[in-house]
Amino acid sequence: MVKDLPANTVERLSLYRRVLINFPLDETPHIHSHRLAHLLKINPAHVRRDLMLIGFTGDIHKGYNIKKLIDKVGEAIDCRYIQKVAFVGIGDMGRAVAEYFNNMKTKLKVAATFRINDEPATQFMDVKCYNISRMNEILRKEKIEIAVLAVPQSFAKDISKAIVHAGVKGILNFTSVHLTVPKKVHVENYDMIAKLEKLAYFTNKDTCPSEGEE
Amino acid sequence: MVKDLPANTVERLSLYRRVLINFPLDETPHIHSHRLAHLLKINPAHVRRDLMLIGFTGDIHKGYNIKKLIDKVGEAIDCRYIQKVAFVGIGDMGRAVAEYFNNMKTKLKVAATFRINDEPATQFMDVKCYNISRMNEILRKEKIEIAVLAVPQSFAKDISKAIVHAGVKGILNFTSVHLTVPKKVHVENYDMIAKLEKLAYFTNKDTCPSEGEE
DNA sequence: TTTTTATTGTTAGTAAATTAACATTAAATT
DNA sequence: AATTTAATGTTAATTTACTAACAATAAAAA
Repeated sequence: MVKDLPANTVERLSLYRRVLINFPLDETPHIHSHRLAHLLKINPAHVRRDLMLIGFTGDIHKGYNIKKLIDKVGEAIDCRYIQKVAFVGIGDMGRAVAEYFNNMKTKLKVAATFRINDEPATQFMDVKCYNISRMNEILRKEKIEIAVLAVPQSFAKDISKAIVHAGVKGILNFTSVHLTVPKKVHVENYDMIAKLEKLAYFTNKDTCPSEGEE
Repeated sequence: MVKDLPANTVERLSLYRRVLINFPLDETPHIHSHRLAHLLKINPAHVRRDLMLIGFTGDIHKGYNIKKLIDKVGEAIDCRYIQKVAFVGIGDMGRAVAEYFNNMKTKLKVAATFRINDEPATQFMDVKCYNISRMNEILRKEKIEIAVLAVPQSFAKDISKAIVHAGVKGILNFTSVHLTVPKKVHVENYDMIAKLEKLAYFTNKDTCPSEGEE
C-alpha cells in the first residue's frame, strides 16, 4: 500500500483498474496514457502522473502493461488483508447497491448485511442478513471496519452512531443526512441530490446564455 | 441564477439548503456559519465564502436567516423554469434512485421513465414508464434536458448515445461505464465502487500505522 | 546511418479549492 | 460609557489538483 496518495489519485486509480479489467486484451497487452485518459475523459498527463506516484513505469513505446498495471494498482490502494464491509439497510436502495457491489467483484468482502424490520436472520446474496438489533454483536465479532449506510433518513443519525460505537472506521453514506461522527471515522458522502442539482446548474448555465438579472 | 459559481460551491449550496429545510425552526429562525459548517463537517469560512459568492448576507449577531437563505440558494442554483428529468433504466437501482429523488422534492421534475424490457407503457410513481424504444420520441416531445442513467453495464454505451442524440444536455451516470459524449454534454459520474475503494484506502491507511514496505 | 516520430517520466507552472486572518460591527457586559 | 465578546464579510495565504512542457528514449522511417 502506497501511503499518502492524494485523495483524487486514489479514486482515479480505482477507475483505471476497473476500466482495464474490462479492456479487450485481444490485440495488445499494453495501453498508452492517451488511450486510458481518453476512456476516462481526463488529461494524459494525469494518468502518467498518477502512475508515477505509485511507482509504475511503462514502456516508452508500447505503453503500460495492462495486467501489471492492474496488479500494481492493487498493491497501491488495496489493503494487505481482506477488508470486510457491512451493508446496513436492505431496503430498495440498500439491496440495489449491495447487489451492484457484489457483481463488481472488488477486493472488499461483504461480510454481513442488516435489515431494520423485525424479521429474523435470513440469507441475502451470499451472506447472512441479520436484524439490526444484532448489529453491534456481529460487527465486533466479524471485525468489520467499513459500513455502507442505506437506511431511511429518519434512522440515519441513530444507526450511524451505533455503527461507530461498534468500531467501524469508515462509512459510505447513501442517505442524505449528514452524519456527526468522531474525527477518526471516515465518512464518504454520496449525495445524489447534490450531484443532480449540480448537474442541473451547469446544464442550465450553458443553455440560458443570459438571464439579464440585475 | 448566479453564473460561474465554482462547481464545489454549487454542490455545497445544495447541501446547505437540504440541511436547512430539515432544520428545526423551534428556537430561532437563524443559524450561524459555525453551526451550518459543523453539520456538514466543513470549515465555517467555507460557508461564509459560499454565501458571499451568492450575495447573501447575515446578521452579524443572529447569523443567517434560514428561510431567506433557503430562498437565496434557490435563486442562485435553481433554473428559472422547471427542468425536466428522465430516468432511464428502471431495474433495482433505477427504481430505488427514482423513488429516492421523488421523496426528496427537488425543484427538478421527473417527467418520464424508461425501461429496457419489452413491456408496454405502465405507470411508475407519478409518471409514465415507457419502453426504451420510445425514448427518442418522448425525450424530444417533452424537451427533457437531464437524464439519470441506471441501466445494466452492457447497455450503458449505446443508450447514452441515444440519450445524447435525443438532445439531452446532462447525464447523471449511475453505471460504472465511462461514457463518451460530446463536449457540450455534461456528465456527472456517480461511481460507487471508486468511492468505496477510496474510503477503504483511507480507512486502512489510518488503521495500519506502517506496513514496512520499502 | 541519420532523421523523424511518438511516448514516457518528471518538473514546473497554473488554476481551483480550502483555510486562515482580521477589520468591522453590534450586542452584551462591566 | 467603555470594554469585551462573538459573529460576519472579505482578502490573503496555503494547499491541493490539474495541465503544460520538455528532456530522454527507442522504435520506425528515410
